[in-house]
Amino acid sequence: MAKLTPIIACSNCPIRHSAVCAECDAEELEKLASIKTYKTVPAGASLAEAGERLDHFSSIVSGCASMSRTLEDGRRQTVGLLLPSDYIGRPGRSVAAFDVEALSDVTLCRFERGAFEKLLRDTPHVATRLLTMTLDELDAARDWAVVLGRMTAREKVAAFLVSLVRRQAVALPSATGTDLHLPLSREAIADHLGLTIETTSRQFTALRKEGLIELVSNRDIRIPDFDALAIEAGDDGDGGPIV
Amino acid sequence: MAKLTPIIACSNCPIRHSAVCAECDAEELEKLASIKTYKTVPAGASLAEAGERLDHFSSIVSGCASMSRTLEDGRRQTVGLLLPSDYIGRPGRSVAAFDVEALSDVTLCRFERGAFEKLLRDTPHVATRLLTMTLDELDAARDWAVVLGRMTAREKVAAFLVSLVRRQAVALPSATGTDLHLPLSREAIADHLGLTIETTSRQFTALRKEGLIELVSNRDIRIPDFDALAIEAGDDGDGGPIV
DNA sequence: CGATCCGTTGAATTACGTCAATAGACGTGG
DNA sequence: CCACGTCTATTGACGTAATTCAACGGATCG
Repeated sequence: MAKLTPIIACSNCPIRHSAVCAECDAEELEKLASIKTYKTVPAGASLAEAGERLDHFSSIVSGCASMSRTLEDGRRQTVGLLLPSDYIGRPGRSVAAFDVEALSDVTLCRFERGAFEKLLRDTPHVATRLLTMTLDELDAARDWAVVLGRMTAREKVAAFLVSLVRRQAVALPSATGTDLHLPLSREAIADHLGLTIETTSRQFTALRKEGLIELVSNRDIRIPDFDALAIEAGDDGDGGPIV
Repeated sequence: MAKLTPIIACSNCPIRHSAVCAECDAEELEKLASIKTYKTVPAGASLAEAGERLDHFSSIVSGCASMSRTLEDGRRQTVGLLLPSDYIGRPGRSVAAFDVEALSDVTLCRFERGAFEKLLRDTPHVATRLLTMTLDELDAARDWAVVLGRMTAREKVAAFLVSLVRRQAVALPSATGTDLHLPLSREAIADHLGLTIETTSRQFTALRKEGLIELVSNRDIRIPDFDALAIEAGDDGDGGPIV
């Protein structure tokens, strides 16, 4: 669920230490605070459209969004799953390259593009943090290319679940295994994996029948043995993704 | 062919205005020049290995390299094609995330990692240029995810050829069409497209039989009508990749 | 209670992969 | 100069994983 209590001070902010502001000192944070605005949008809302103007640089404070492209004939590919601390928009460009859609209620911390570009010039810690985050995103995008290009449907689904657990602090390892909430519909998962919804569903069923996952509800799964699932994802602990 | 004449001054450098140094003024360039070293490696040489130390940040001055990952069972996916001005390595990390292999003779302009990190701190124009390049790479990687995830074998091959023409200044539009030299073997192309070598070959043959490409030699093709090929790549001029 | 949305399951189809043979390009050596 | 081996690319026959088409089931909501 999205936080409904307004966030006023950066010091309270859930992404204070992981977003683009992570390296800022108190003084720099004040500069950011003076130009930031918050915006909360409901699930399903569009946060950007490929080819359209995008005049803000926004960090996700809470919620989840997908970045995707849709071809003329309707085929869609998600190119990134955006979680808290991830950003939308880029300095130096006023037109979005991809569609961005809120998958849950999303709260954004936004900067007007021109103001953010000035910030980048004047605030070295923002620039260095943005570079680090972008390099990490690039590695992640390349890791995902391996999944899209070379993995089987089964491996894709397993890899998706494993990556979601790794990224989501929300994933709670408990006595009975790891509980994971899926912020995506089956269709959104299929678009992320380059599969059809039917194939995705079949793989969920197959993993369930083999005891690798339990389906608590459509959006909630339990992973009894995380390492076993990671092996299905072709991730045997060494040699795999660094991220 | 790789340039065999040694490059001494940055002012002569073929990537002076497109590499990480592009925004530097004369003074900054001198700082770079004082710590740069050149290295030329033959085709087939390894420039980095996933999981191994990588103590330099290098720009490709001439030649072509591929960045890839190989899974334990031998499946390989290329995640990036590196052309002149592209970089290898990243600040803040001493271990390579991917394999990098020279596809032709390659000349590199290298900086020792620690020295480069200092440069990033002291030379704002290097930092801003690196950020811009990394953001562009990220967009390109996401564009490629659409190709890998949602395109047919035919579209993949067409998209590959189109992207090569767009990136390679070497591609010369002439009276008889556009001439394109392929710096990759069929196998390397297949690894880049997430296909087998056989399927890749069949698509080349199909495009040839339909007159969309001519095979001058295995490594040289002529594209009589570039726009026609771009349509096969699902790129109808609007709505497609921004990059 | 029907309508709608979302996910699952089944059957038929197909695009791509696998296995295998062949052909061309190139170099070496007799 | 031709025989031979190697390497790369092409082509054919066949198998299969994933898609497509279609029906169905379980929620949720008016």
